Amino acid sequence: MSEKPLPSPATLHDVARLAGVSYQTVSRVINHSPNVSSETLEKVNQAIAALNYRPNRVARSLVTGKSNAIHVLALDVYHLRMLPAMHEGAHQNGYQLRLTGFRSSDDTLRDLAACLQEIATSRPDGLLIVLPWALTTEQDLIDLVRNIPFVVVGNRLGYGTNAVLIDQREGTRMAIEHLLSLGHRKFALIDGPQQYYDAQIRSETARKILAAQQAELVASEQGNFSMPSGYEAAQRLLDQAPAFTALFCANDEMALGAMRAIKDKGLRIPHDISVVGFDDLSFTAYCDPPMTTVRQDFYALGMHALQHLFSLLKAPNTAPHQRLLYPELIVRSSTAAPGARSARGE
Amino acid sequence: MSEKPLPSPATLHDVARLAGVSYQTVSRVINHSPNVSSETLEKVNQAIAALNYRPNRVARSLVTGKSNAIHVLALDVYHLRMLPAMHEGAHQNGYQLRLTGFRSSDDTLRDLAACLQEIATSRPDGLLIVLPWALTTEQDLIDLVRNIPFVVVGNRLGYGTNAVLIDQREGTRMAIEHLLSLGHRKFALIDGPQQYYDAQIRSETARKILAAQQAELVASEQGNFSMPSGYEAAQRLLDQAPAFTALFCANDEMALGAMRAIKDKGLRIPHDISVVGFDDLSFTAYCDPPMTTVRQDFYALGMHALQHLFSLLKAPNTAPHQRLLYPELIVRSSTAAPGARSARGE
DNA sequence: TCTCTTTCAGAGAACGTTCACAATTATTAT
DNA sequence: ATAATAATTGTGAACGTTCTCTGAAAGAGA
Repeated sequence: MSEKPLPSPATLHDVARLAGVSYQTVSRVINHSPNVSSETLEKVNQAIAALNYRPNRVARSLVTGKSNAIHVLALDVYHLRMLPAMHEGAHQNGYQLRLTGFRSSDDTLRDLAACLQEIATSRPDGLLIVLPWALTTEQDLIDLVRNIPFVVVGNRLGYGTNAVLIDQREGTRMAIEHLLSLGHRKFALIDGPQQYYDAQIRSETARKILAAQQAELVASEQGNFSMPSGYEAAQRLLDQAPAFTALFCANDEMALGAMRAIKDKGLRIPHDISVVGFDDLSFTAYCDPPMTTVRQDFYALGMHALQHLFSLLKAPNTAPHQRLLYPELIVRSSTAAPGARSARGE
Repeated sequence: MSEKPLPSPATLHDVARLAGVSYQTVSRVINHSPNVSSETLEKVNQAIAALNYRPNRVARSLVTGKSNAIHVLALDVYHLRMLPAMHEGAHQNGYQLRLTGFRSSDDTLRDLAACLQEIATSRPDGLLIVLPWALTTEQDLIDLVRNIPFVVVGNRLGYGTNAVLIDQREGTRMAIEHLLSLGHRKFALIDGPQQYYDAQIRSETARKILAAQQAELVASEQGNFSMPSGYEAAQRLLDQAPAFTALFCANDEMALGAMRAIKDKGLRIPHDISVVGFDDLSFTAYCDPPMTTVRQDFYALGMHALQHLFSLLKAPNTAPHQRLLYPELIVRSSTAAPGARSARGE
């Protein structure tokens, strides 16, 4: 109330002067050192309260070499669905969260190096790397990130890096086998951009299973994970090869776009074509018809990434390992046996 | 190639030693001071390259008092749609982005104070506050954030704070007048949670306009901005008062939920009920029917927030002001004249 | 040649903390 | 009472920069 707006925040020395002790004693108090008498503790705490003192983290960082910050390097800041979990986990453990979106020009590796160097200048304690990219190699990353513990999220580069990911193969298998078990034999795919690790595995696995089960892959198109691209891909598919009954899309956005295209062509879902997406975004439960899709638990993914990173911080020399989470098939009304009546009641 | 992995990064002194100059000269080089001979410049740059030296930002911060970081304090990290713009803007100007999600227990104001103090310990250069909340007052915030320039995003607290926002009144007006102009006279509303600034204004404005135009507000329900809540709200609305032809929802998620509920009841959109959402999320163009909604340009909002903050950093004593952006009505197929045939071709 | 400027380089302090000691005081055992 | 020990407090240095000076060298004008 009566405090004047201080021109600059109070320091350890200000508190020490007011409490009549040395700055070191104040340092002990804020670091909860056991060896401080209850009497001085009281005095110092009063002085801290009176001056509204808070330790300056950057000064502390300089001497300890720790910043109490986790840096997230992500390819796409907008679609960073594990951000809430990462934020939650970091703050629960007293860490701050910093964020950099990676932008590449022509030379990806050089840009990545520059980006990581830039990040390193502010000395984060750990790094979460969300580059769902098939391009970078394990050795590149290990070379670039020399001194900072890091965990790769949603990408498997090799067995020498710590990583957390959701089993894409398994998710794809569940989706395709669901369609096969309904009796579908004629498939179409809308693939995602093949630079992406996830997209690549989904495409690859789907093809492998279809071949193994002697089901027919009538046609495939590639989109860029967006709804418009899914719409257009489905249009091309329907124009060129209308003979399929099952459509597997590499993500929910493209699946929604595809559903729109199918309906615009006057075809019914799932009567004429069954559609499966990937991710279980919230709209999938409410679109028309509600979409069968593969749920990825991004919250768990983010949380595990942080747990993994923290265990690395505590024991830096543990052998690198990977944590694999499993997706879940969510069956809704966009899939049915080929030619079945619209299954609103299913 | 032949470099050994250094245990700790090179410092100014390492570079100085290698180049045979004083550390101060190296400092001058990295700060592009004009007074350094081209000869020493060359030497120093070579040493920098050889050691792969990068200045330590935390040491620099300590002495300059600047951290080159912008901190974003947001109520909801997950729904932070202006994050990409903020990230983009910050990095373009050489700033790092830090992120804190605000979590409140019982005493909001105390929690906010603690949160801001915590943020202040790492000395960000500027603060972006995204608390779309009707609870906090201008004076609270000014008291709490003493030394850090800040811009409030998506909330108008008073004329003494710098803020950037999208005109919610105008957006609501466009939506309601659109429905009125189609001939609707019987309205229902699904309001958002009234602690939210946006939700409050949307509710208030809609009621005001309906009253002014002598249209009938048949019923209203409140949701929490989620799809399930929109679904349930619409169910209640339909059970208790089925006599409305126009439904205005405080956001797209609830509108999508409501559309599902309406269709589940066997009613047609827009033939029986026209639905309008708010935000123009990407799925609105692809759901069934494509949704009429009010577009908010979150990218522009985020960018303006940063521009505003930067102008504050450059000229700290400029008088506080607000920047107001305007939304846009996107008419799709979920609205039509009451009783009109389904307007797929519209 | 001598002074006066200008250009360049270096020395010392400072930023606000923590760390490794040393110094003091209180407590206990003999 | 007295040494031995434990508990508490204080001092000086360090972290890696930038800032403010001061000093040296080089160039220009007399």
